[in-house]
Amino acid sequence: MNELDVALICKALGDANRLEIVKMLSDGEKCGCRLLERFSITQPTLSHHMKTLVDCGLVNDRKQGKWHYYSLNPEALSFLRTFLDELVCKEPTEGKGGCCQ
Amino acid sequence: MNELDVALICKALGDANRLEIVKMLSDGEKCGCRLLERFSITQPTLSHHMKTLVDCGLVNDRKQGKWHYYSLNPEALSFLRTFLDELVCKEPTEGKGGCCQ
DNA sequence: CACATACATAGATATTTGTCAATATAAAAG
DNA sequence: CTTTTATATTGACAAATATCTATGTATGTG
Repeated sequence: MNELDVALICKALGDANRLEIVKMLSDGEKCGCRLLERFSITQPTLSHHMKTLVDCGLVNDRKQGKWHYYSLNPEALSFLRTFLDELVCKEPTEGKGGCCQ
Repeated sequence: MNELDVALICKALGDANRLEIVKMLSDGEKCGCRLLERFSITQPTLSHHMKTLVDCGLVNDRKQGKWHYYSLNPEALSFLRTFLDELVCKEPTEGKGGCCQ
């Protein structure tokens, strides 16, 4: 896995289908064919989305036989969570008197 | 503010410039002109990005005089954080024997 | 009022993205 | 070896997106 990147991960989560895939994976590891059943997209489209999710590090891909088992990568989730935690507004500067005071 | 939507928020965070804007706002409320100084984009482009960030609920917009003061919306951040927490893999089903067992 | 500053809107454009159909690859089954 | 199943790749295309220039609007200033 490459280095985790907040923007890439968020971009991956910014698609309704991929978000749904991630939700399904939160219930446990699943293979592609099973994921495909739940969507009204074609197999190549799912394959494309899975590549996006794997490439950004959000999803792990375990190959066994002819199946690919996908699962969430906890490291990526905690990485994103840490980023959010760091976003807490430390000291809001109430700019009441002028520009950016 | 409309209802918070994970995909919309993530899509907003999935752009390098907007992510940088959000990081800047984590340091406290700032006006548009100040944000603009830090980027090599034009003012209309910044305006467009701010609209994206405000529309998804991630950023608040407080108008005072001719300035717009932008700040992070803590509710949106905790909303996203809650979503991430719910993604914790509850019971990984090790599918060692076949498809999705 | 005329001008400057901060921001928004409109229109254009190049790039990215989500999607599909067609095809290829890989592995298991018969 | 042939067929089936699971997944990937390729090429095409429409829609969305990021960006710009030009212009409009709103607010404050001289």
